[in-house]
Amino acid sequence: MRSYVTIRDVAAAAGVSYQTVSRVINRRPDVAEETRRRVWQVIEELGYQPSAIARSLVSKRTHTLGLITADFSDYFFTQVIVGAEAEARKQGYFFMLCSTERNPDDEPEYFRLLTERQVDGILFARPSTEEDSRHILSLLRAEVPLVTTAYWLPGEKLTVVDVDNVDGGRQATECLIELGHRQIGMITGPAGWKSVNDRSEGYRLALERAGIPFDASFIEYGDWSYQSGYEAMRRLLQKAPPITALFAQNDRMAIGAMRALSEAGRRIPDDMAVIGYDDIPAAAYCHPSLTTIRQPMQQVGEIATRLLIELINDPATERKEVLLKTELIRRETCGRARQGG
Amino acid sequence: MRSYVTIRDVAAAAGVSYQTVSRVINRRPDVAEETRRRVWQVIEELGYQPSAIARSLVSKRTHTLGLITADFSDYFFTQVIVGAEAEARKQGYFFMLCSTERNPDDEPEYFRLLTERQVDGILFARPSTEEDSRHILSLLRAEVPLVTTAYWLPGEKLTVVDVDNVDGGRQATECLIELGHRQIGMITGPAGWKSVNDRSEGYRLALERAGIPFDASFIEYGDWSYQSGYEAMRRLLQKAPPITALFAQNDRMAIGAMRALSEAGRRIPDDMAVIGYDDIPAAAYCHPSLTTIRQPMQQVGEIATRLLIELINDPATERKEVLLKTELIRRETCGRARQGG
DNA sequence: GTGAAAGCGCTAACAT
DNA sequence: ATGTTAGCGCTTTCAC
Repeated sequence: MRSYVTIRDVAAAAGVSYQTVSRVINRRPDVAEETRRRVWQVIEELGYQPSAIARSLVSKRTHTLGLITADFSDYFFTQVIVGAEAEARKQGYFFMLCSTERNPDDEPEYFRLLTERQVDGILFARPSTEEDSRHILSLLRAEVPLVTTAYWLPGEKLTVVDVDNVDGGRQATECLIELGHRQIGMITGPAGWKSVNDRSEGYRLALERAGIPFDASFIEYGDWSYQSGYEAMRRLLQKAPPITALFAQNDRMAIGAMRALSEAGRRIPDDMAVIGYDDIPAAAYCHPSLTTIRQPMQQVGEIATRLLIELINDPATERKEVLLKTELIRRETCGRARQGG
Repeated sequence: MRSYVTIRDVAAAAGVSYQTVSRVINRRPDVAEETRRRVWQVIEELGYQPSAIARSLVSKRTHTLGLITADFSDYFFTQVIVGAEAEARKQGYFFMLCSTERNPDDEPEYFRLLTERQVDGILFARPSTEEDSRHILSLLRAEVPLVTTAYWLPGEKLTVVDVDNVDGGRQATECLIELGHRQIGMITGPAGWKSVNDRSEGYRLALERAGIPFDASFIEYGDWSYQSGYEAMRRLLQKAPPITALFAQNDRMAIGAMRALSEAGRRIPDDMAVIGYDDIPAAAYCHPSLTTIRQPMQQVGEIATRLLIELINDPATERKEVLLKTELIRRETCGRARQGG
């Protein structure tokens, strides 16, 4: 046990009542200059630190936020956390870390533990799939201030910050179309994810605009991992008619796919143009370097945290949805335009 | 504001004193079965949640730990955090996240904020450099239970969990030596890091054992980034005598170096064998796949957290240093053995 | 087995 | 300008 010194010890040593010490540390104006000086000096000497716990008990504010995250190996969410943490710090908040990496069914239990700890709000920084809404509904009912990133709940009005994945998917696909490709394969993420649906929707939109017929056989599924991109590409390679370009819905799968291509003796970008999604650091340094769609991930975390604190300060704030734009990063896997298609 | 229902409300509704409710929720044995049943039922009905804050005020325990981390983009520390979080959860603890990514000088301020919040202990999950010890010393003096991962403080006795980097460096270098190489280049991390010193020491040891003279011109520095590995390799390529193998002290620099090699028209592993360090997920999927030294990072976080909680429960526990072993992962960048050297 | 009393460290009226 | 009185929600003696 440490920090034995309390507000009363300071008061005694300074020869004032402990309420006066409270006034001093809370920077109230109604304290004599001389007293204030003496109290601060005693605080220094004794190394007094106010107890945030005792404060919270009376103020009903902990200045602590819960951070629910599922996937620490995912670059997107790691970066969201970095941005969120920075913004929280700026505003005097801390995050309590809750990773549900192992088992999403733990979530209700985490919610309970977090609300018991009186967190002022919760940031839900994990992707939504189709079947997991039931967990979060209990939080909504408990009226805990809540903001999500990349997490959507059909039919519920909640504040969510995300990236415009429809537009991102469109950008990626149009980049390939502009290079002259018409047989464009796609490796998607797992079924049920909103980001997957959106990116796929963008793909479809781009094809439609270019008057290219949609061919379901050009599409394979992965689970975001390198390995799954590798395997999906091998399946795509066996199909006819052959594709000449690939849109992988994240960079890891794109890089896995490139490995399959290189093993199959296909040259990139000459035999196959490739575009990924995320702009992970490795994208610029794989060989050839990967063209991709960059997402402003830290900004997602930052804005989400800002909105969460807004919501805490005024629970009546209108729920809103913020969509950030993506950016096309051109690198070697999309070479110069081809003649014909 | 939520959770209006307190222990007194439960007591009133159950027709008992609030102390009895306290006994029930703390699972004390001295409550009549009938009372216990009734109280639990009321708790359910009212949706009562005990306030961890109020509890902490009297128990002097928050079951909360501080987590100081510097670099979220570093795979090593990300994985340490995953392991640490899992172990904390298992033992009923939460981590408060503190990233000092932007500015290490913020650390003293974080320490203050964390101790004000009465964290039970602090896990210092960031690498040590040579000049930053002053920050942590104040914590040691304050007798806050403290465990570090990969953070060493010369002359101070503290509990630290780390990887045996001397042995890892030796393993990496010996792998290259066994393939017949004698001109072995090295790209190290930034000067002043203990892990860099240790891996370099392992390199020297391996050369010495094999009777290969040490040549300082074979060594270049990087800052762990892809880009720095790329640039360091370009510098190495201009030197004479030429090296035939490379040990990069992390995978990102190794992959950056591979890019420089491929631009220079060198084939891997035929013209240059390459070995990295970390076994990041990309290592298996870059082309050619990267031989590397795997570190049990999650285990580092897990053990560190376990030791921290031990220290909290018994502050008199002997400080100890735990060193985990690395593992050589053979892949394509170290091809078959060469004839001669 | 259960209730009463005290107190954890602090803030916030209310006095003076 | 400063001290007094309550009370935040809980745990912990100590009676009964």
